[in-house]
Amino acid sequence: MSASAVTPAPTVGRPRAFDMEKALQKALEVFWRKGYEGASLPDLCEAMGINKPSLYAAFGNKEQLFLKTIELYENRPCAFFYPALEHATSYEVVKHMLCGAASTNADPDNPPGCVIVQGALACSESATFVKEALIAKRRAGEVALCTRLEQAKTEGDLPATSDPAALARYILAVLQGMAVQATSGANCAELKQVAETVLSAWPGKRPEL
Amino acid sequence: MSASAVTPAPTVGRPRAFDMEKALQKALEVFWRKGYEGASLPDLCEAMGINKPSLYAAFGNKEQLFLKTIELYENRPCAFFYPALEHATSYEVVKHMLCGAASTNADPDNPPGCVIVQGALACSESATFVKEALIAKRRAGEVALCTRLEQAKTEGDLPATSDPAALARYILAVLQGMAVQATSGANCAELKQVAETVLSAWPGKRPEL
DNA sequence: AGGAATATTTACCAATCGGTACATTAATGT
DNA sequence: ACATTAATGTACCGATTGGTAAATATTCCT
Repeated sequence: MSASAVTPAPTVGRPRAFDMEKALQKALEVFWRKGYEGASLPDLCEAMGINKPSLYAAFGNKEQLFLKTIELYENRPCAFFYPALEHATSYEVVKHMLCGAASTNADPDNPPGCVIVQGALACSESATFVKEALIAKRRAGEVALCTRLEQAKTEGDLPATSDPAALARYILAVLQGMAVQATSGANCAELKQVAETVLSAWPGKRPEL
Repeated sequence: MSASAVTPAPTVGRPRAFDMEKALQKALEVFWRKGYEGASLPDLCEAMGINKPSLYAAFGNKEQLFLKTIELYENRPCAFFYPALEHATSYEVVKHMLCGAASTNADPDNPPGCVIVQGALACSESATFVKEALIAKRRAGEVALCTRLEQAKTEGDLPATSDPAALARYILAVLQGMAVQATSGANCAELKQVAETVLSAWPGKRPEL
């Protein structure tokens, strides 16, 4: 049922000469830096250390490769997002999201920004499917945070007058704006200042000191 | 000295059969929707109602055409930004920026989002110059707002403990995030909720009622 | 009327795009 | 040993990319 079991590791035939996970990691870096359309197949092949037929045999085509890299992105560099929802208070939830984004978007070991934001923001018609897939990912994050903030409102963590949907949209806007800031050269400390600005005005309860 | 006087309207020879301003407007729409790299020359020519040699004769090349459209964008759809700095209080400055962005980013008569954000966020090396130009535009807006907020701090509008640079970066992040939200389908009312969330926690003085 | 100057149209250019056919290589199963 | 299966490298495909040469059309100036 897991996604990596789609190709059940054949027991016969010439074995694959490269590590699919490592190749996917390299492909992610290229897509992250150049976007879906800006990343050419030669770009990808060079970074992955394979040639086109191997790429197509292993990953299908460019579109499927991209979607696979997004899966990897969500499980690795962007792994902070959904676990952040588990914290006890809305303040802590939002704090972990904002600080996680600051670290990830401006990590010197990775391309700047967020591939889910900049992977296919404005593109030609041929990338419509990928663009919509990324929109769905962003929306899913917003919906998940909204649900968590509704819970916080029910628990009295957030005031009864608060609007969880509006707050979730606001936080997602800040997260996405931080990604843009990172691609413009903002470093981690600068992004953390943005996070702190948001947190200092957060309407939810603060954790006891 | 004005930019439109670079080509001083020749008095001799066959007159241009199209309106450069209208053509630029159409080109802006294409770049806005598809980004710099996603917009092909046939896309642009079809929208502008001219063919390639006319485009090149009138505007130079794709890159120069793009930069011209950005100039138009700053003078028309995005004309709210710099005038917003003139308002009396930081609250009103920020309010006009956020509300102007909400209206412009989600205007049904225009493509969603902001071309300065999504025109060349992640792209191939061949678009590096355009990408850097847009980064410079975004930074210029941030610097201008920062300067205005420093003035507000001096005037006692913002508290002495506030950090104008951090606040400016925060507001720009929200503006850029609103652009991403608009490309994801958010409407004007939803973006105005984001604006209101920011304003309700703004540390500067409120205008007297 | 006849240049001179500029715009438009058509047709084309090399380079690159995503994608693949085919022959070869390297493993397993019998 | 030999057939089977799968991955690799090379060399190619048609379509599209940004950009242009050359011929034609339309204006002003003399």
